[in-house]
Amino acid sequence: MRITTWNINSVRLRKELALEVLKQLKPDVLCLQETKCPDALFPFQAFRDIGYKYIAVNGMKGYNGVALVSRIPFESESALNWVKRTDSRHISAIFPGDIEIHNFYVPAGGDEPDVKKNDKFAHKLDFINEVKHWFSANRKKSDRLVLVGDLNIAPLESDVWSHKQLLKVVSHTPVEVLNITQLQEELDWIDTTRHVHPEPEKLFSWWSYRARDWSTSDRGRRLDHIWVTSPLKPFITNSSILREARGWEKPSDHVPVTTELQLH
DNA sequence: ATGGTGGATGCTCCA
Repeated sequence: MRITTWNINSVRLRKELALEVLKQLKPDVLCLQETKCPDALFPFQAFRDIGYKYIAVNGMKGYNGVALVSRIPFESESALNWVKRTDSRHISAIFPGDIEIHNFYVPAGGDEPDVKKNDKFAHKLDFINEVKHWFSANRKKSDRLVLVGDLNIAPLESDVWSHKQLLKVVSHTPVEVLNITQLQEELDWIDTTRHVHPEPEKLFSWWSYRARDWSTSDRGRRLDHIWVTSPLKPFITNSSILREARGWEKPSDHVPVTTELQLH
């Protein structure tokens, strides 16, 4: 089973690029974030036409939005709300083999990493805390779970271009790293990308639009993740980041991240 | 210290 996660930054604007991602990477399931598209306007047919017939969406007007685009059927589709908001940041479903995939778009958190001055930062930390408690109360380590998405946190030193220079930059502050690590430890999640490409190799999945030359300066961060619970760990055979997608015409600022589980 | 770009929306918010 091949799973790809991608923050597409508008599924309508980048529909053709999404089709290109599917043709190149051939995932069984593509998990999208920031679709920025109300459900009624989602480009279902374009995906169905190339064999991705099973689609679940949780979108809204203007912001956020997540989707599951699948070649294989799934059941028990669910979209949960967090921190008392209805803002299209989660969708999940159960796939053959009793594998439950959860697709998240974690709040970015604004610019100021101080919960007293910045409500968005408080919301980000509260969101992750609530997700942690939800998994703790509703799932167990022995379940076959996959958690993917734009987590908007680069947890490791080699997940950012400069650990030192990003310590006070939202996405890499110690309090966020602690928060996401606690979520990870709750069910002993395995970071599949790092399982295949351990530290200290630098890995990035996002480069700012504001750089003069994103590739030369290479000031990236690894914000997009694919985690699995331990029953799935023996099946991890490959993981990759499609860096070249950042250089495409009209790119997203994120690139697709893929993990392959050889389930026989 | 600052501003840089891009998307959706509609005279601005969010990343």
